[in-house]
Amino acid sequence: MSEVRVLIVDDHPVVREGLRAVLSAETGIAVVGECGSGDVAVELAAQLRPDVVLMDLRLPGLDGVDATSRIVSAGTAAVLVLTMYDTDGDIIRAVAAGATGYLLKESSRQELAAAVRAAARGETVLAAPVAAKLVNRVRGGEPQLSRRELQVLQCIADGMSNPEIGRDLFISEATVKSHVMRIFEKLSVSDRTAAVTVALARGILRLPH
Amino acid sequence: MSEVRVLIVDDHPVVREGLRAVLSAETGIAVVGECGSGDVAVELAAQLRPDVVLMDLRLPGLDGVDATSRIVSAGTAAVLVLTMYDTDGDIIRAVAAGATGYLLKESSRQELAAAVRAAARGETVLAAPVAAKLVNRVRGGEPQLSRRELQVLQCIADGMSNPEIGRDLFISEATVKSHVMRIFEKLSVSDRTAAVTVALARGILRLPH
DNA sequence: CCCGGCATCCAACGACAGTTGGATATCGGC
DNA sequence: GCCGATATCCAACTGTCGTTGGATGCCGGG
Repeated sequence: MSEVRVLIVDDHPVVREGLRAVLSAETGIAVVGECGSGDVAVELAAQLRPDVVLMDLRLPGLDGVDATSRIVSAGTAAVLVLTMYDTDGDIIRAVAAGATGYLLKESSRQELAAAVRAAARGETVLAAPVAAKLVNRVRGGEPQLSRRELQVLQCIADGMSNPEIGRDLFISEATVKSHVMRIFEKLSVSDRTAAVTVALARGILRLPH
Repeated sequence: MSEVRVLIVDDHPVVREGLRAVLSAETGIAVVGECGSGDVAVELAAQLRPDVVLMDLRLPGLDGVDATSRIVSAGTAAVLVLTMYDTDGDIIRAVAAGATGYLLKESSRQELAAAVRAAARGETVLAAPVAAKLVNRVRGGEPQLSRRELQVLQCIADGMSNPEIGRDLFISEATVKSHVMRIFEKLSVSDRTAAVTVALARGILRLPH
């Protein structure tokens, strides 16, 4: 059997260098390319036809999740997400986008190499804390927010008042309050400020850069 | 002149590998050791006597800032902080602890090597965004919060109401509101939710784990 | 010394947030 | 079809938030 061809996508040169060093040392794995942005990653994946793309989620330009879904839907390669954060939002979005696995950067050289080989065989690989969060989610441990509720929550995080949110979404202030109420229930909080902090902590929302 | 001896401290194996690869490729720089925790870093610095310690701030066990101040006060080596975050809080604390420089992980290979050499000569090296923030701070571009205001802000982020905060700090609700008002002015916001998000974005507060 | 600047405290008013209790619509399963 | 579950919408009430306008004490420079 031939060796596994890997494309590295991460915006930190040092991390790229590290991944290259770790993987090149493994027999049966070859790093065929690397880049630091999502747009270039999609392009490179199409041209280099790697078996596995090692993808960071936080990227300049095109987001890691978007790049993942494009590469997966093009069917060119399996995408193995490798990121620092084990927040719910990122995990869900990455898996939904079609990622084959989700590793944390705390991973050891051995775990990393094993995960790349597994991904090349089409197997799903999840880091232990990641798997735990997914199970939690599936069992309904943390109810998910509806689309409308997410919009309202985003507005709240942006510091908008209920009347402002109502004008923005073309609904009455009373309706906004109703959504806010349900958001509180689902997040187990009792005011908007706490809602924002737990949403940030769970990765449901992202801080404005 | 002899070569620069470097100790790498970072809890991510992949990042350590990357730094080692980048620095080892440079002439005149030798990586003499690496570790993934603050306690071990202090010990290794004492035994290996490196010229420069490359230090991540987020470490398990002993914090990167604490490790920095110990190593600097022992006079064993210059400490070059290398981290992902350019938040005000971290920068200030690291510089106060005696760090010789502050680099971001977005740095290129060239910047990294240049910074290590400069640190070995005792020069101060700051990444551009970091320098900007420090200048900003010194010029008063971002007014800093008083002790009391920070306490109140922390309570707000924890989702407490003004009456609750008042009971907690043994002051009247009216006084709490007055502090909240000044926090809004200093952060250029007009409600508590926005205050929390910009405080988080600026690194004034940290998210509860 | 006195003064401006700042941190800390307080009270009363108007606007908004959070609560209660609904109405309507859609969707999947018995 | 009918039913429960869920998403979406709305109105009136109560308490809190944010605003205005002030009082006190501390510190460093003119």
